[in-house]
Order: sequence, then structure tokens, then C-alpha cells
Amino acid sequence: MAGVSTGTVDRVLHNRGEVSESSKKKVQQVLKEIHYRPNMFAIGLAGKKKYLICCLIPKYTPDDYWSFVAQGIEQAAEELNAFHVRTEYIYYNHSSIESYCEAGAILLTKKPDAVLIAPNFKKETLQITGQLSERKIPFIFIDVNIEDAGAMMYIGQDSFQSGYIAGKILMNKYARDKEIVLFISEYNQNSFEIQMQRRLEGFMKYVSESCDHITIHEVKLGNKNDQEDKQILTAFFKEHPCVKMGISFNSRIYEVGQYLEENQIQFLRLIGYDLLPQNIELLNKGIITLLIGQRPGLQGYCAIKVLADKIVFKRDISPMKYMPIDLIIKENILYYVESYNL
Amino acid sequence: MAGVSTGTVDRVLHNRGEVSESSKKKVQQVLKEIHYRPNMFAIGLAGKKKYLICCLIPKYTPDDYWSFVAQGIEQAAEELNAFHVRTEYIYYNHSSIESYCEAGAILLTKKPDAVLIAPNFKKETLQITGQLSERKIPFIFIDVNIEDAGAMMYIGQDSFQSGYIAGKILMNKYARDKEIVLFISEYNQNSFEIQMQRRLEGFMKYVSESCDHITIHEVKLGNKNDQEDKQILTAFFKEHPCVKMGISFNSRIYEVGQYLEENQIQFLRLIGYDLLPQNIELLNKGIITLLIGQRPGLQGYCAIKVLADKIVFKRDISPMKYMPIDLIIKENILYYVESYNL
DNA sequence: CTGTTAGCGCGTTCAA
DNA sequence: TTGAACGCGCTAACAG
Repeated sequence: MAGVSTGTVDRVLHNRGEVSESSKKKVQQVLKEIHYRPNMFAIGLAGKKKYLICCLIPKYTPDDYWSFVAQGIEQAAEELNAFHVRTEYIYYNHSSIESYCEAGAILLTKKPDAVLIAPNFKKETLQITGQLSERKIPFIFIDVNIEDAGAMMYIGQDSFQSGYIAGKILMNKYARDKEIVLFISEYNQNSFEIQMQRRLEGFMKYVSESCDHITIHEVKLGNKNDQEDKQILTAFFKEHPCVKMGISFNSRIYEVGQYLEENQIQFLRLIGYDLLPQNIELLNKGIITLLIGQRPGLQGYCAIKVLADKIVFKRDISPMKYMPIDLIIKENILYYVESYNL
Repeated sequence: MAGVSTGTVDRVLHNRGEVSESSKKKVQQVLKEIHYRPNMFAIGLAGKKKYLICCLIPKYTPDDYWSFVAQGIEQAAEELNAFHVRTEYIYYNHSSIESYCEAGAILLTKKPDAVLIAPNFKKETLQITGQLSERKIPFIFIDVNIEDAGAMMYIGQDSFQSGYIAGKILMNKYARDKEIVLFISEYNQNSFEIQMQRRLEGFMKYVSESCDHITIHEVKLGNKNDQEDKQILTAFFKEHPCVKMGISFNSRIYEVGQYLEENQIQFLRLIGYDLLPQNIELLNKGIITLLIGQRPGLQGYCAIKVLADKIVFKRDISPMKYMPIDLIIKENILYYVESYNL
């Protein structure tokens, strides 16, 4: 239609130069006129190009938070393998900087076409992403954002706001109880701690806005030794028997819940994050009042789809996708567990 | 590999006879050995087959509930048009049986390959789906389910349970207030009324379980005449000035909210369904306390994707997909509006 | 800078 | 009952 050959058309379609301005113009003109849409079947059949997406995420055990993320990734991977997209995981250990750096090094040797990163240590992350940028390999952050790293997109929750909401709900019914307890974890340098920090800040914002003269206790629970944690809890409740409302800013609220159950301590409100099986069980029993969900499966799913959109279909994408802050109670939990395989 | 030609292989692949038993055996043997999977790209390319999915849904105006469903449908349609899938809408009028039947008749003339139905009148629906079944055209119900109609899948919320939750939240803080009001609509024969009915039943279940000696008022609001509705509300509040908690089982809670705002009546709790712009505005103003979301966009999106999975990629699918019962308050609304274009 | 050409894996003739 | 051959729309290598 433009009076040129298929080769020329192909060149303008893919911007691979070697085309005179005049031909280019003519072709583009025709493309517009006929509303040209590439035929995906033909592309898939003809293209021998294989795509590799690498996922840098924490090593996980069955049913923990990252296992849900992986499920989402798997589903997207399945939908995309028809398009010659392959995914590969590189796992690192939460709490080890060395492991993280090592994973980063392995990542580069894989020569991926795109990368999903659950960033952990800020400085080290910037080092990794710097090298990705040099190689022009697009990458997405999920769960925690690190700004100014040049990520194509961040997918995750607004941590501050989710803490704010947690505060509102915790304080909703029993504003006159003057004692609450925050179950927080040992301070660590990694990004997931930073996320909890932001949730805490959001929480404190609400409390400072809306609750006068409140007493806030803090209980630090390590994540190493269960027995030790129990002793800490026992000591706390001996000293503060009137505390009936508590919150944790991570998914390990079940440790507290289990302790309360064992020791028959009745709380009025107990709030935590994420739909781990242990948490769900305690929610169903009425020991946990509310869980805040952040759709780990959807995060993984979206991340892979977006990366594929970028590298396979050349679609452009927005830089931010906030996940809904799901409020989950006993009565609606069922439908959230199912929808994890969305 | 089997020592026969492609033509013969094709015949055994598609069971179109004209093949000797011996050839057939040999081919099937090889097929198994190499774990033959048809290449969808090649099938799509070779087959000139175009697919048509028809959507039988209520006629909508901008920003109403069904417009969000349509958005989801549109997004799925866009992703699928590369695969020769075309969607077409057939609209009917909510409240008119004739319009519904007419739409059903038009539907059949289109000779669709698959159908999405938002079912309205039960008997008439069964008539339509009967004819679809005869023609072996697969169909999915969304929003409201009609059992035993032979639908491939139902996508929507568990209405009873969502009503139950609404009850729990409405009664949570102020159980001692003995008067609540239900804003319900004129009784109609259609399925959407049945859905509201189920929500109401769930609500009443909670109330009967957990709230003694409560007074429940009912206010019937027609959906025709705004002025008339206002008069009804005025009359009601004159007679019952102490009522401070109310709920509507459909998306038109904004009518009540707007009335309360205009007349400066402060409610303690006002609950309704769906993220219409008017509802969102009132939620942000603090006039509506909570909205229950049912992800209309996702419903439409999933329905189309599932149908395409079936007819294009021959994947098999599960018969039920319940949508989460989203609890939406002022503080998390922002992230739900965005996620509509999921 | 441009045109030509050989497949990619399958469906579908048509001739044998 | 079978086999050979063409074309679907696009990519990529190669020859001008």
C-alpha cells in the first residue's frame, strides 16, 4: 500500500533504522489509516526470540508471605509461556546482606530481558539496579519501594496509609481504653523493617490525631527463638494485665495470637497483616480481629504481566500501582483466600 | 515420525475418520511419546476462525454499576483482539421483561461462540440458556447466579454473606441504639431484586443472631422519581427522629446520603454498596460510613478471559468464582478506585 | 537504503 | 485411505 516492500515495513515497525525518511513517513501514514494491529499469532509463530524474566525474591517456605507472591508469578508465567516468556527465580536470605549481593551477581550472569525485584538492602539494591540500568534491562520493584533507583514501576501497598487505617480500626470501638500494645520486631537494617516503620508512622499519625492520653506499650519480639518470645510476652502481661488491644505491623501476629490463646487471655482487638494460614485460623477463632491484606499474589502476577507487556508487546506502562488495602474479618476471609489465585 | 503424511496426522488429531486403524495407532503412539502439544500460534494463524463473544447486560449510563463491568469487558477485549476475539454487547432494560426477551432473541441471531450473561428474569433466562445449550454455545453468568441453567461458571459475590457482614459492621459500634432503618426498593420480579433480597436475608441473619430487641424500620424508595423519594424520607424522619443508623442493599445509597446532607441529619452509620462516584463523594465527606465493593470491573474482565480460555485455548475452567467482599472506608477508598482498571 | 525469500506449525484443499 | 502443496502474517537473513 505504501509502495515499499515488507522488509521496509518491518524496519519502520521496529524502529531499526536504515530507512529513508520518505519511506518511513509513507509507511506510518498507511499504518495509521488501516489501524494496523500486529497479529500476535503470526508474531508468535515467526519469532524465535525467547524472553527471560528473573525474579529476585526472598527464599520462602510453604504458605509464608512470599509463597503467595510466587504463586502469582507462576500464574502469570503460565499465561505467558505461550509467548515464549520464561521466568526464573533467584532467592536470597531475608537477613543476609551477603546472600542478597550474591543473588544480585547471579542475576546479572543470567542475562535476563527484564527483572522483578523485592528489594531488601537499599545501598546494595542501588548497586544492582545500577548495573541493570547500564545494560538497559528494565526492572520493577514489588512490596517495598526504593525511590530514585530508576525502576520502571513500583507495585505494592502504601505502607503509611495502611498503618493509618490500622490505627483507626484498632481505636474505633474502645477509645476509652487507655492502654494498647505494639508488637514490633527487633530493629534490622533491611527494607522490610523500613516498611513496618512506615506502617508504624501511619499508625502513630492516626493516634496522635484522634486519641488523647493514651498509653502505648512496645513489646519487641525477635524472630529467632519462640521460647524467648513467650517469656517476653509473659513478663509483659504480668506487668500490664489491663492491656486488651494490640497490633503488629507484620505478618507474625500469629505468634501473639497463639500465646493469647494458650494463656486464655481475651483481647478486645488484635490486628495484624497478611493472610498466612496461622493468621487465618486465629481470625476464624475470633482471636485476631482484623487482618490487613496486601494481595501478594496479585503483586507477583501484575509485576510479571507488566514486564512482559513492556518487553514482548512494547506497551508502555505507568510508574506506580498501589495495591488495595484489604480489610479482612472473619466473615469475608473466605473470599480473599480464594482470590489469591486471581 | 510415524511414517505418514501431515494430512493423516491431522485426521487423527481431529478424529475426522478416513484413517486406517494401523496409521491411527502409529500416529497416536508418536503423539504420546513426544508429548505433543498443539502450537496455539500456528492454529491461530492457519485458522481463519474469528471468535465472537456476546455480552448480554443491562443498558447503562456513565459511571453506574454496569459501566464498570463494561470497562472490565473492554480491557479483556483489548487484550484478546490480537487473538481474533471480538466482543459485542446486547443491552436490555433492567425492568422490562420484553426488552430482556428481545435481547435474548437478538443474541441468537448473532451466532456467538460464547456468551456472557447478566441474568435478570429467571424463567426467561432459562429459555435463552436452553437454546444456547442446544447450540452448544458456552455461557457464563455474572453478578447474579441462576442455578441449574448449565452455566459454565458463575462470577460474582456471595450476596447472603455480604449482607451478613454489612449487618455485623452496622451493628458493631452502637448496638444499644435500638432503631435502624433499611432503605429498600420497590419490589420487582427481576434478579437484581433477588440479589438484594439475599443480602437482606444475610443481614437479618446477623441481626437475629446478635441483636436483641431492635427496632427495624423499612423505607421503600422507588427508583423513578427523586422528589417523591425525598418526601418519603422527610415523612420518615419526622416520625422517627432518633434513627441514626441505616443501610441500603444496593448502590443507590447516595440518594439517602444526599438527603441527609441537605437536611443536616447526622447518622452514626450509613452503609451501602458499590463505588459509584456519588457514593465515593459521600464516603469522603464522612456521610457514608462504609461501602461494600464487589469488583464489577474484575467480574467483566474475568468473564471474558475465561470464555476466551475456553473457546480459543481450549483450557478447562472451574465452575465458580466468588468475588471478594471488599470493605471500603474513607481511608482506603483511593486504592480501590484505581484498582478498578485491574 | 531497499526488496526478496525462506520458513514458523498448522488447516485445508486437491489429486491420487 | 493417503500425500503433496499452499497460505495464514510475520521475522530475519541475505542480496542487491
